[in-house]
This record gives sequence, structure tokens and C-alpha cells, in this order.
Amino acid sequence: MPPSKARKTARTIPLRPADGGYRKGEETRTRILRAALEVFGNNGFETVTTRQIAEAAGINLPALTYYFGNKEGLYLACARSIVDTFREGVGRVASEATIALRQPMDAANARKLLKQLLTALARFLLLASSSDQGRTLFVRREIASPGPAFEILYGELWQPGIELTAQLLNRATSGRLSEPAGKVRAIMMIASLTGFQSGRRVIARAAGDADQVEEVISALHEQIDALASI
Amino acid sequence: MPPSKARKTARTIPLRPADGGYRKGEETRTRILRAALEVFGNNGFETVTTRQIAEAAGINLPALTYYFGNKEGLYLACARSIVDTFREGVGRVASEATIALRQPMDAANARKLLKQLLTALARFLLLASSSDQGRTLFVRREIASPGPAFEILYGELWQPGIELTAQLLNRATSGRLSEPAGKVRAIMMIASLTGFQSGRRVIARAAGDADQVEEVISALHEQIDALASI
DNA sequence: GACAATATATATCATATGATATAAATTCAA
DNA sequence: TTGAATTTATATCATATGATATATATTGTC
Repeated sequence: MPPSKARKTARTIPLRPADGGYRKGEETRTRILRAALEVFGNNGFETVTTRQIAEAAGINLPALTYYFGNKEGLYLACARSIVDTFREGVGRVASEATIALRQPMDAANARKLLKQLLTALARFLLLASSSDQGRTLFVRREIASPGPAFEILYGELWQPGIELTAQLLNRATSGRLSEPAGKVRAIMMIASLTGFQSGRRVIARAAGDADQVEEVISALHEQIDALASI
Repeated sequence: MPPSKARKTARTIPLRPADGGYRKGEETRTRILRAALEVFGNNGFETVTTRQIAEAAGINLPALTYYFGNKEGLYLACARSIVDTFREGVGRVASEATIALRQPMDAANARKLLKQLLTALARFLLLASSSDQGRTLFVRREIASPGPAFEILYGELWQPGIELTAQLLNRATSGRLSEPAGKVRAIMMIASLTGFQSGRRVIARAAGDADQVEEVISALHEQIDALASI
């Protein structure tokens, strides 16, 4: 992290706005973003160099500044993009569960919603193309040791996700699982998913990707079913 | 990562051997190692600067070279130290389980060993002083996106840990859980532990640290009990 | 097709960083 | 106490990196 060049004055050349401009510019912008998502997915903020991203995107270095201001700006853009992707993937199910929670709900129904939510999350996380799996690593890294994008990812993904899951767990056990206890278990369940993605290296690729995912889902469903007899 | 200074010739001044030397030197060595463990625990390899470690250890920069050769040497020393600590913490239980596996074992007994193993791991991970918790982050980081210490941590901790757990799961279900399926679940269980440590921020500190750990253990025990009726 | 707006490329800068050469200080066995 | 072995400190280096100034090229509207 060499130059931290205190930026006293406002930047002379303002960065390209995300919307206006020529079409080619828009394309380049997304090219950079995609490359950055891939590279930042597998390596932390400081590990990645701007030149590395530029090369991966097939552009030159100043283009990065032109489109995103600086390295951190690009990193934050990645975080926001990741949030959007998660919303596309599991936002629907999450919203339905959130709405359902506003009314009374019997335990069996809560368990059903919980299964739907975690199944959707499992599929979204584990069936993503291997180049897309980096986004989970990105989130995990920021949550585990906060970097520039922590606020965004924690506030938009992690906290709401845990809270929703915890509430469903509370209903699923007819309140026998206290609120903090529900959070503990929510974190464990979600961590078992995201952690699986990183730790699966031990498993022979032969096992079959889809089979693994189904096994993961089975395990989660069993846990949820077991809640009935807590 | 500025100078990568190709080291053609052998180092002129050999690094201080880990054993011989004066007593003061030995103390300094461990001071540096402890500081590095703390700093590398919370930040990745490239994020951490050697000056940062030197300051944390209260020594000057060349001392780092003198004792560990270079940044990577220190990082690897941290990894080896972490392996040792894990062995102190859960090696006993793990060894017992490994030995027991050499003979036939009924499912109930396998579940008992599994509970012992995971309980020990949970206590070791989650009841560590907050400055010691960094070691789990260290391991998680290396497993998730391999760095200089991957080989050590994967080979000495992750793989054997997963494999042992998977075998116990296999016995605990009287073979109904196939070998790959067992590995999937082993990874999930262990990831739920290590991930909990990182993701627990959401939970109000008020909840009480020890209570959280007991809740984690309860959840694991329930999962293990549920194996009986798979 | 002209020409303002927008986008890309080249060259260069300042600095934080890992590392070393070298000198001064400390330890401890004899 | 002396003096070689060992440890600590000072000063300095080479370079990879984030960023900018500036020039050239491209786009699309009139």
C-alpha cells in the first residue's frame, strides 16, 4: 500500500458517472467490474493489485481510476454488486418469509419456510459457477476480518440474513429457542453453508457436485426437522 | 509487496537457529512470534507489514530477518505454532477417537466419541481468549484462499480433522452415511464452529459468552443424536 | 463531416514496503 | 575481566504499487 496521497483538494477530473456516457464506456465499466469481482473474490483487498485487475479486464491502469475513482471505490462497487446478486438469488424467498413473520405462524409452517430459505441459499451458494463462487469468499472475508466493504455486507446481507433465520427458528420451536439461542443457531447454519464452499476441497471431485449439494440440503432439513423435538 | 529481490546466493548471514543462542534471544524470538500470531490472526499475509509486527513486538525491523529469515518464514512459523496449539487443545481426544476407529464400534459409541470430539473442538475454539481467537481466522483464511501456509494447515489440521469426523459419522450411522456424504457433513459441522466464531458479531455481547458456547454444543449434540434416525 | 464529449493510452511520480549492510551493544563462558 | 559469540540498532536500498498529468483516439450528435 505505497501511496496514501492525502487528497486535500477535490479530484480534478471527476470519475465517470455510472449512468450517462457512451455505450462503449458502459461496457468497459462492467468488464472492469466483472474482472474485479473475480480477482477480489479469491484474494483480499491488499493482496490484489490494480494492475492485476486491469490486465484481467484487458484495460489500462488509468481506466480504473476513470471509472471507479480508486481501488477502494472499485472494491465497494464489487460489494454492492454482490449484494444485488444475492438479492436476485434469494431475495424473493427472504421477502416472503419476512412478510409471513408479521403474522402468527405455527411451528410446522415456520419450519417449512426455514427449509425453503436455506435450500434456496444452499443452491445459490453452491451451484454457482466456480468463477461466481468468489463472491461468497468475498463476503466471508469481510465479515471475518472487516475491510472497506464491511459496513455494506454486514448491514445488507449478514445481519438481516441472520436475524431472519433466527426469527424463523424461534417460531419453528414455538419460542422454545430464545432469541439469542436462535441467533447462535442461525449463524451456525449459515456458516455451515458458506464454510462448506471453502472447505470442500477435501472431497474428491468425483463425488459429483450436485450430489454434494443435495447432501448439504438433507443435512439442513434434518436439523430443521429435529427442531420439532427440542 | 515491493521488493521480491531474487535471492540467487545463499543468505550471507544465516538466520538464528531456533534452539541454540542466548536466553535473551530465545525470549525475543517468542515475543516476535506472539506478536505475529496476533497480527496475522486478524489480517492476511499481505495486509500485515513487517514494521507493524516489529512495533507490536517492541523490536526493530532487522530482528525479524535475524530470527525468521523473512516475512514468509515468520508466517510459516506462525502456522506451525498454530498446529501445535491445536494439538495441545484437541489432540488427545482426536487420538483416542482415531485409535478407537481401528476396531469395530457400535453406532452409539461412535456418537459418543463424535460428541466428545466436537465438544472439545468447540470449547477450544470458542473459549479461547479473544487474542487467541485469531488462530482460527488464520486457519480459515488459508483454507479458503490458500497462501504460504496452506500446505501445513491443510495437511496437518483440516484434512485429518475432516477425515476423522467423517469416519466417526460413518460409524455413527452404521454406514448409512456414505463416505463422501460423511465428509460433506463433517465439513459442515466444523465450518459451523469456525464460522460461528467469525460471524457471532451479530449477537449482543450481553448474551454471555459461555452461554453461547453451550448453545453451540447443544446444537451439535442434537445433530449427532439425530443421526440415529437417518 | 465537423466538433464537442467521452474514452483510452503513455509516461511518470511519490511512497510504503521488504530487505540488507553495517555498526554498536549485550551476553556469558573462560 | 576479557573477548568471542550473539543480539540489537541505524541507515539505506530497490522496487512494486496506487495514482496522476497529459496526450491521443474514439464516439455520437448536429
